[in-house]
Amino acid sequence: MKEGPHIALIASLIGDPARANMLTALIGNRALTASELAHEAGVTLQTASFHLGKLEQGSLICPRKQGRHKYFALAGDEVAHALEALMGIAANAGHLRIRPGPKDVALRQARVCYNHLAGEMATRLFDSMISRRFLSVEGEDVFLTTAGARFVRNFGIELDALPAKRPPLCRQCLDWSERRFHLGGSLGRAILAHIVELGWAKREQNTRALVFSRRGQALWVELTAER
Amino acid sequence: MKEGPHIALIASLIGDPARANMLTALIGNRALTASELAHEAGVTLQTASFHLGKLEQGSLICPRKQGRHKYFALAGDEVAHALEALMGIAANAGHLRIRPGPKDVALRQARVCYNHLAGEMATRLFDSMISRRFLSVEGEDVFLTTAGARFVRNFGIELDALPAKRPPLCRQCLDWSERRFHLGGSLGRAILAHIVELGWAKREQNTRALVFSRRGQALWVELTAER
DNA sequence: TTCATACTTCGATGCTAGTCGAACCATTTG
DNA sequence: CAAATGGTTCGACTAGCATCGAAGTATGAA
Repeated sequence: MKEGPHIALIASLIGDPARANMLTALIGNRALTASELAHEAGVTLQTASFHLGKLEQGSLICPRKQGRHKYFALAGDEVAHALEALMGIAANAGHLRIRPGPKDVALRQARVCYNHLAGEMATRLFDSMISRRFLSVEGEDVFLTTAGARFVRNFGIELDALPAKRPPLCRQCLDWSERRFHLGGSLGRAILAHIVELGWAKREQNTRALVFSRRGQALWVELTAER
Repeated sequence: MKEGPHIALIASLIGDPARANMLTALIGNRALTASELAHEAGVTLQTASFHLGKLEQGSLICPRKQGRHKYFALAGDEVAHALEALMGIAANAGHLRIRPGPKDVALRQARVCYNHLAGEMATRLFDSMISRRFLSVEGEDVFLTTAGARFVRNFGIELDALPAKRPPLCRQCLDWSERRFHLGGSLGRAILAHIVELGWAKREQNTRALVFSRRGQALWVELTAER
């Protein structure tokens, strides 16, 4: 490939269908094996291995070896963010203007973005916490207020157990389906884990969609009401 | 190209060096002719025409004819946003960790992001307006407060002359060099135009860098101080 | 009107990148 | 230990894409 701006290299890595499918499969903060990714991409293992090498070379993914299994995960949430931005172009260009089907409705409602909750369910949490002064926004920085800390403790999150250093406790993350923000950071991650632990929602095998149970959704809606 | 997720198509369009150079040239919200873009890309006019057709087909750019001249601009700020997100990957992967030279310092300080100011100068404005309660953030929505309206009027922006409908008056836009937000929307656009009109800064011909004069910078720093 | 300039389209060319079979290495299991 | 499984590397092949010369269309200027 001819010399060009660095974004050309990154974009060309994403621009191959097999690799794009792999990256998409990894958005939900899953670490998948090379074999699983080969299956996601619909290519042979050797082709997948070749592609994974390129993605790793380009710093889009990170490998982790466990015995004979080798797991790959996105290198960071900048990658997830860029993938979502690319999806945003599709959305804005009208390619996704017509809602394709139930599965995409599910993605719009709740899905995993890297390691935290995204979609309508997520943005309503963020909005609710802003309006109830549980979160305070200053520029990019998002802080948990004292009232907010009480709120999440009541929800069942052990704040003291969260990583004290990077990633930040709270972080705004742009939600492409809602065009608004949802909560990232270690708190966002903990909330997603807690929702799953409570059985309010569960993850499906081959998708980023997070499926709330009827009861779980009711409880979540109540929790995130803007009172 | 094999069928793949839509982001593969979009990314593959960006992933060609010639096209990436064109898109980069257009980030500064310039509308450039096909000849100018051919020059930016370092290809012949016929090759450029071919590429521009593909970018237009993919809804990344919009053409506008003026006599025998045909101008192309980015299709919208989602495109600029995605391009900046791709730059963010490069930055995060350490490819730009070592500051290459004065020009990139200039880009970090002040540059044009589509149609509004970005870089350090821009994020300090956003932060300042947040902390001085000139801007109010609720989720993704950013509102100009009464005090904020007074502030920008004092600065010389005719608020009533701004477009009443889309784009929104205020909009948060992620700044890749600063990893924080700067102000987009029609107000952001107006502010950039006003800075240039006042002579505080000027745009260079072949770059997104916005060069503040010494006086302009001092005035800007004072305006955006967080008092 | 003619000439110059901006841009588009077509066809041919060459290079690159993705693909898979084969062979190999690493780890686990029976 | 051998067999099975997960993964890597190499080589050959081919499809596809970017490129430019040539020819054509559209617009502006003299």
